[in-house]
Amino acid sequence: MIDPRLLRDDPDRVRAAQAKRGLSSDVVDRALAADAARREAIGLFEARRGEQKKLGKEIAGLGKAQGEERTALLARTKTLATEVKEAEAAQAAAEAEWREAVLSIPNPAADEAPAGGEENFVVLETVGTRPEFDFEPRDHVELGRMLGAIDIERGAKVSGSRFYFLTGIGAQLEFALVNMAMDQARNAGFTQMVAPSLVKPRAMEGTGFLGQAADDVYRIEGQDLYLVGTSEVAMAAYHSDEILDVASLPLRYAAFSPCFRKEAGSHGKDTRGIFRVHWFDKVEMFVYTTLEESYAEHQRLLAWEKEFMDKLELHYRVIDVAAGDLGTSAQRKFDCEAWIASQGRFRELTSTSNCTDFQTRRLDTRGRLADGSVGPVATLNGTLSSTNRPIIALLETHQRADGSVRVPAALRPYLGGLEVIEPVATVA
RNA sequence: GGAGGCGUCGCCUAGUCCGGUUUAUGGCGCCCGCCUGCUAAGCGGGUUGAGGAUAAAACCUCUCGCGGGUUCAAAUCCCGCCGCCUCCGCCA
Repeated sequence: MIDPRLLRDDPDRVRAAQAKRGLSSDVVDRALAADAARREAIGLFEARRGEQKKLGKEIAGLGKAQGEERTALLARTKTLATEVKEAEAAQAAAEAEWREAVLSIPNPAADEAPAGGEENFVVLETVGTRPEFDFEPRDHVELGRMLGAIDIERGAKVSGSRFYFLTGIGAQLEFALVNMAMDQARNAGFTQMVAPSLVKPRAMEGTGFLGQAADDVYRIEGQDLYLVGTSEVAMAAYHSDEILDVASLPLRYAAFSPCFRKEAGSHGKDTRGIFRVHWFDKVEMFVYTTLEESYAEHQRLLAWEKEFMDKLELHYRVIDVAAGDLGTSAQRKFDCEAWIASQGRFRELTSTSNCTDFQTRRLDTRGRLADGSVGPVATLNGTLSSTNRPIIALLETHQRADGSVRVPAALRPYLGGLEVIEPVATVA
């Protein structure tokens, strides 16, 4: 939810922000009208209620004994009570409409974010050099089969398309990536977490995933629960309804959870391999901090993501995502895209967003300032490592002519010192 | 799944049976001030959150787990839900 005060004080700025995302400002006008109606309804209710309280006190002052004065007062308050009830209902309706209107406005994009849609990103930097092969490179599907690491056929047999089994060294690779990510996070001062991947509607709505993105979310039949697409959902709701001591900020969490995505809008896209799947595991960084610090923290999250990419010895670039391609709750987003040899292009491996106070307003997380007052806090998230895409990038980048794959030095301790993944003799 | 108990403004707690001058009691903690070589003690005051109104205040409304209901009036009575604890059953 955007700051209602900003909406009231500077609606033109909110309209401009909508335009930058390529959205109409109709929702802004609707929210403004709803705000005016809401305030009027509140005024009406409070006037009635105040009168009712005053009369109630008079009745109480007269004591239990019956009397003409008391009877007259009772008659008056009786009709007043109906009016109070009506005014209260009107207020509740006005508040609900206002809330819905405000909730439908996405977080205004940062001034620095590039304008435009998906194709209008800006490349901030490119790291490393493009891997060159003096043989015909294989893609991760073939490598995964040769190494006994990925079983896509049986994934489809058991669960359907976009599912897979990680087998043998593939399973080891997942745990190695997770452990390396968790160790890095712990050394950077993060609290390690294992987060639930089923959440209530409040958490889903609060993180902005029930709006335009609702089609991509799995819901549990017959229960009020959703499967998360990222542990960001659980972590944003972790401190909901709480007031955090600002002195304790930043609160940095590294959360592991399975992630589930319907991929509803991407039929036919990335159908080969395990690039775009319905389920994967992920270590996600999630930070609560002050609004003022959030911009610097965003850069730190990006730096930690780059550190992880560097350890995997990947060729990648960092992009500044354009306003129209930001999620509902993000004010600015950076993606790290790794070079995928078989596709001949850079593909997203990690993504970090500054959600400012958009999620905390929805989930009612606030901060206690040093002077004792209460103010908004910001949330940020960033992928440290998922478990499917880094495996793809690793296999394809470090493959050799015989199908073996060199293990980057930083990852070796997590694979028992293994330096090269060799093809298995027979593939089951 | 069954039975019982509990949920009050940071923490603890009074109030709930028997509805009303309740702007929710008191203690701890915390903040400000007084006193004091310093600290402690003592004394005085403040201390839930949200919203409305205002230039800013004074002020007003809501908030006793959540949501309904009864009533002129609900922390208090009634119904539903949620959470926590204890015991039992069942299954890892």
